Amino acid sequence: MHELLSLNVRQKISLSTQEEELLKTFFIPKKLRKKQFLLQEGEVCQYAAFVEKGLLRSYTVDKKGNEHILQFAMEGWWISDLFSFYSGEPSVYMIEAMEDAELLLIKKDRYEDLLQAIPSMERYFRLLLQNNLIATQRRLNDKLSLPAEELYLKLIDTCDSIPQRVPQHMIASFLGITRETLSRIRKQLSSSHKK
Amino acid sequence: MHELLSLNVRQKISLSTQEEELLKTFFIPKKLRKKQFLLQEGEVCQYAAFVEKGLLRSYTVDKKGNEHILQFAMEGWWISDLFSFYSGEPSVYMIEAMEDAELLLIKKDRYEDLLQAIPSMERYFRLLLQNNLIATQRRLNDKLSLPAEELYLKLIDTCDSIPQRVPQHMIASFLGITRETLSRIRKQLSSSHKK
DNA sequence: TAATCAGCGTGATAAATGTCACTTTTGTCA
DNA sequence: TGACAAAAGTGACATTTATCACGCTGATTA
Repeated sequence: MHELLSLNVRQKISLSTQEEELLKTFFIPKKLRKKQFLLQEGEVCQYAAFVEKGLLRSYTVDKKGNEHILQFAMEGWWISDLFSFYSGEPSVYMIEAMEDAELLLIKKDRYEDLLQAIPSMERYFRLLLQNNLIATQRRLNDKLSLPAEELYLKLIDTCDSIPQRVPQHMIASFLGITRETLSRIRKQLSSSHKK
Repeated sequence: MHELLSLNVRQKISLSTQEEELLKTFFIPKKLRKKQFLLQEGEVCQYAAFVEKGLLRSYTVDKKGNEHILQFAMEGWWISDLFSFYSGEPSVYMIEAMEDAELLLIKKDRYEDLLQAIPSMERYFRLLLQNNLIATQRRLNDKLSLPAEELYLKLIDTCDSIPQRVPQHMIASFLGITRETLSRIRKQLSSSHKK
C-alpha cells in the first residue's frame, strides 16, 4: 500500500530503513469510490492526501454554479486544501474522486509530529511545495498570457495522461474556458491538421 | 541592513543569536535603481532576492510584446525565478526594480550551504513556499472564475499597498487584462459609486 | 430492453474584452 | 519653468469567448 509514497519520498531525500518504516505509521489508508468527496465546501480540511491509486480533482463552484478546477491529482501526487489544512478555517474547495481511489491520509497534528520525528521530511515537503509553486506559477502565467487554443495545446503536449483520463468538459474547466469553446477549438484543430 | 530579513525569519522560526549572525553572512547586499534588472529573459537566475526596500516585479513578454506580470515584491518579500534558480536553466522571466531598491541576494550554492548550516531554515523556506503557493493558487482560481471587474475589486480590497504604488497599466497586466479595459472598469465603478 | 444520464457537438446570438488611434493629464527633470 | 515622456482616458470597431437551446451517442441501470 505505501510503496508509491516511499518511492516518492526517496526520490527527494534519503531515508534509513527504520525511518521508512516509521514514516508509514503516520498515515491512514482510505478508499474512495468514484464521485465520493474527500472534502466539501464549508468543511475544514482535516487531511493532506497522497494518491496511491486513482484520480481526484479539487475545484470551486461559483455563484452561477460553474465549477473551476484548481488541481487534478493522480498516482504519486498530493492533494489537499493547504490553507484550510494549515489554518483550520473552512475550505472553499471541493475534493472529489473522479475514479475509485486509494489514498494515504495524514492529519495536521500527525503531520507536525512527522516533521519532528523525521526532520528530513521538512526538506521533502519544501521540495514538493517548490515544484508545485513552479508549476502553478507557470499555469497562472499561461492563463494571463495565452488565448484558449494555446492553453489547450500547451496542456496536451506537456501532460498527456490528464487529457486521456479526464472528460473534456473538465479539461475546459481546468483551463478556465467553457466546454463549448473547447469543443470548437478541437474541431478547428482537427480540420486544420487534416490538410 | 538585515533587520527586515531577521524579523521575517523570526516570525516563522526561532533562531539563536549566533544563528542570526551566521544567517547574515550568507547574503550579498545589492542596490538597484528604478528600471534596472535583477534578471533578464534568457539569463540563468543566479540569485534569490529578499527585498529590504523598494518594489520589484517579475514578468514575461509574449510574442506580441505584451508584458504579463507574475509577481510584485515589496519590503519583506522574496523574488526570484525558482525554476531557473534551482535547475540552472535559462529563465523566461524579467525581474525589474520599479522603485530604487535594496536587496539581499543569495546564490544557489550558498543557499544549500545555509540549509546545512541552519537546518531550521528548511522549515522557514517551507512555510514561505507554502504561503506563496496558497496565494498563487487563490490568484489562479480567481483568474479562472472571475470577470475583469471582480478581479480588480478583489485586488483592491485584499492588498491595498500594491494599487497605491503601482501604475494602473501594470495592475492591468497583473490581472491579465488590458489597460483600456481596466480604465473603463474604473470609470464604471466611480460613476456607480457616486449614486 | 426501455429509460435515464453523462458527455460531446453545434448553431444563433450576446456579452466581454481586445485593438487601434487619438487626446488629455500627470509627472519628471534639465 | 518649459519640454518631454509616461500614464491614463476614450471612442469606434473587431475579436474572442460565453450563453442558450437543442440534438446525438454510448454507457449505465432499473
